[in-house]
Amino acid sequence: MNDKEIYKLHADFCKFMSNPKRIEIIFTLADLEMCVEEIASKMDIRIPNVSQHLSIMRERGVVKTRRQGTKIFYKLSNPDILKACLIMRNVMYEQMKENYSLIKEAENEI
Amino acid sequence: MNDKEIYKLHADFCKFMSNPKRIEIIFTLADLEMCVEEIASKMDIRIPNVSQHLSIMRERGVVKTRRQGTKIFYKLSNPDILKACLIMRNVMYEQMKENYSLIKEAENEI
DNA sequence: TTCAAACTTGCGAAATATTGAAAGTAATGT
DNA sequence: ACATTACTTTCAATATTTCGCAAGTTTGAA
Repeated sequence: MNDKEIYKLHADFCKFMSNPKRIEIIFTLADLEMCVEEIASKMDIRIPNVSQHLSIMRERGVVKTRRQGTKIFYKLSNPDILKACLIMRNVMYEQMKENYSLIKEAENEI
Repeated sequence: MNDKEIYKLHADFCKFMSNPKRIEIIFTLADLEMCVEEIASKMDIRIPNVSQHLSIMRERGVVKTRRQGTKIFYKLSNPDILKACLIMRNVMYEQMKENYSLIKEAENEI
């Protein structure tokens, strides 16, 4: 596997993590198991839309399902994905802080 | 700031990190300062294209510039962004390993 | 002032992602 | 068997991203 392929895989992984609804699903399922209707209602979006995102997440192996009657319960297949989200969120906060101080610096240079 | 807004910010940040060329630029600039032409030639892509990506990264405050004559040198404004990339890459590897073992499990259940 | 070098920007085309509505499927109850 | 509930899938419209080319800008040198 060459460098470019790794950058591509890396980018695809980030791309998967770069949708606000999928991120919300990850935080919503943090330590619970929920059925599709519950997730949709909690997030206040249409059921097919949640289902579409869940399907992408299932493909990635990020969520697992369990059928019970007509309902299908979803949960995170690995709590590390939530950790990854939290890490990214912190990096974002740090970046925002950093930018804020750069702006302040720039202002003081006037 | 409500939850949805945070998920949106979080997603935008990931979106920014989810382009193979921008990731390659981050790794390329790891501990160096390089001008646009050098980056383009190292990555083997067109100059306007690098410039477009660098411009996005500049907006984000991820890279800093220094002009020297007609050349403009770029460097990471904060080494933490490289750390963030490495963390994400590791999460991706873990995820891939996890998926691999899930597939193996599924195969053994036949 | 005119030219060249090194970047950046504007713009249009092509590829991707996202969503809603409608149709399809699977399990269960009558 | 038929209807209902709970999802999933398909499809088409819309939005967003990415990239190449051409044109524009900035700096320095002749």
